[in-house]
Amino acid sequence: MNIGEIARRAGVSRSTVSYALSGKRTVSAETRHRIQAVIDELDYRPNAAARALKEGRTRTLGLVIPPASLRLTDMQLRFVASVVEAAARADFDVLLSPSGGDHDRSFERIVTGRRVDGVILMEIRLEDERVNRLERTGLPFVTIGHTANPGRTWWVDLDYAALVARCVHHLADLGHRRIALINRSTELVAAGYGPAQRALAGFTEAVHERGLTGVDLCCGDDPASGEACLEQLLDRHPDVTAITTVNEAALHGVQRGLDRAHLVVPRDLSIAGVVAPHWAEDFRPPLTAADVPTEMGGHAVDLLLERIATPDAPPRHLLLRPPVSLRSSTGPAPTR
Amino acid sequence: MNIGEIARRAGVSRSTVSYALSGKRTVSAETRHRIQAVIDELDYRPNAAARALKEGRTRTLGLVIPPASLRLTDMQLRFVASVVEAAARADFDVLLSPSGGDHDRSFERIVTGRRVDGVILMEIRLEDERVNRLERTGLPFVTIGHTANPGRTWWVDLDYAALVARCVHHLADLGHRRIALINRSTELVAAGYGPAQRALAGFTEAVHERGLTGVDLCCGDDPASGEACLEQLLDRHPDVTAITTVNEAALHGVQRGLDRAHLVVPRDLSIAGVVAPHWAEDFRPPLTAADVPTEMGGHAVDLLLERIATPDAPPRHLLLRPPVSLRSSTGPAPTR
DNA sequence: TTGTAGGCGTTATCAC
DNA sequence: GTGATAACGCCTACAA
Repeated sequence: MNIGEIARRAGVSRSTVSYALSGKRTVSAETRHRIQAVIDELDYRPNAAARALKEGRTRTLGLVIPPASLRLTDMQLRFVASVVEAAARADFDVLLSPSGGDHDRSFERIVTGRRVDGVILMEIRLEDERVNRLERTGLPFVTIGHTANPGRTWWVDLDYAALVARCVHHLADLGHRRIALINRSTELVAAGYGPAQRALAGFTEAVHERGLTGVDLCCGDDPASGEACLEQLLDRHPDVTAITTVNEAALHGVQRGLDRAHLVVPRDLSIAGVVAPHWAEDFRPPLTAADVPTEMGGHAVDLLLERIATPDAPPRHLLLRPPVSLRSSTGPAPTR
Repeated sequence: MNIGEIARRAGVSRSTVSYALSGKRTVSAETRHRIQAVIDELDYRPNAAARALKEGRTRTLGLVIPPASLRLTDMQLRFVASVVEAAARADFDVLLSPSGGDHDRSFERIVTGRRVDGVILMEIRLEDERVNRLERTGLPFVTIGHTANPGRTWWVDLDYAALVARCVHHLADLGHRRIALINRSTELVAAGYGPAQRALAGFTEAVHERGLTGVDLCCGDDPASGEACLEQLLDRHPDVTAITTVNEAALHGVQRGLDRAHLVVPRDLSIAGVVAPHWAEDFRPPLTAADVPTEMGGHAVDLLLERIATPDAPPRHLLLRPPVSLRSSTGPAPTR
């Protein structure tokens, strides 16, 4: 089924059908209706490939996700869902590419085969070869997280430094003097993974500013690591009275560790984190946390569409700093 | 950058470049190398839209996911990741469409605009309009889960009935006489959602076969519902000594409920489920469970590629029945 | 208000 | 072993 067939059956030329569809020139009401009737009858829709070839754009966005072999965190997956949803609202489709490093076949196909009008890149490293690759091709892209020199590129990110700092200040205000940070994994920190590094930076600075004692721990993205991490903390730093964390995935393990140590939150220990609302609400007691917004994917899509529309516009960034929602996991420091 | 430009620079015709790339006719080693040199230099890759237009296929698969507004379960998200990964291995890209009902713009675009060579449909209802829609268009598709008349379509599914039955038998063998099923939500059961209905059917039959007393409960896909559900169970049916569940997402809540009631698993209560390995291993104690395989997405992709390659082949199905992994959450029924 | 025709970048048929 | 050329289905300048 193609436009020529519609034209034939409606007794008009192909261009008339095309114009009736696009509205880019006036078509008499009568012809328009006749054409529409045929279209409805045959359930015709223009061939996307032909249109893309002619127009030079695909109405498709590429979303580069970490390879599934590294099990995606809940936060990453929610992000994917929100991107797809936001794109659909703008009548864009989303093409997924699971590629970690560069030189990935699927990444190359998407980037250089003109399969997409723009790309969203997740899980950015401070030095990221894929960013260079995209800059060279000239394909519009937006990153989630930013690289070492963030001025040149378009990105949306969470201000982990500020958010962790806020948690620290909140805990300090409650009288806590010894605070621990449960960060992401050692490997991520070593690999130059921005969120982990900035969380640490914000923690260190706030702790220093308030004259507190800080302990920072790396922790894998899973409950078992969380439990181990908490045990280690209680063992080596028993005088810590508050914890701040950016590691959602470890949270259940942390909770288990607390239960096993018979610690009552917030009586014995306060916790504040940077965490998605549903994780915070699933914690017992509900976790005081900077609520990671669900609409980050939507912001990324908005930025990307804007960049596609105005390729020469100066780079725009979005550094999100959601407020800390006070729940029940933080309280006055225990007086010993 | 297009094939003509490559041809010009290599001093050959466009067809020669095309054949050098595809290998569909012999090209002398010398010309081949000359062409390859130019391609490497300019980092040329064929335009996907042009190729799709000419070949009539896109090397892209569509994956229809539930709209993000209904928060995707961990199992669904893992499934998406595995599909993308498997498709990438076969050099196929994946286009995502978040569409619940029919008449969805994004669904229509994908199905009828020839944007994809085939579709994978998740979250099938026993009566599913999207399946009818796809059958009418003739686009190859594979469903995860099956409809009321499964003979006609291609699908891969988990044999929930058999798996739940196995759990029941295992518990019966351990001496349990009163067993509860924690199923998915009331809404899903009411909507004719296959897994929930078959889990119930398998449960009911096995319970009957062994002459047991069965209690079946619906439970929302989240920890809070799990906790509420367990409380209700303990309250109304205090004589139940074993639970079987297909509701991963409620598991943490169930655990919390058990803790609050000071019940020790498996001493006071045994639990066996149909659950992904990482959920089972995160439970305390580790959960005896039929391990939902991670490669379901891969199977779906294999089936779909096969169907695309041989459109007239008779329907194939895959009803997976992974073994129950014995962990530590099941034990002899308590003697009172 | 409508029709004609050329071209987007590829692949494949035909000819040499 | 290689080159010219005709499609694939759409959009849009140009012509009427």
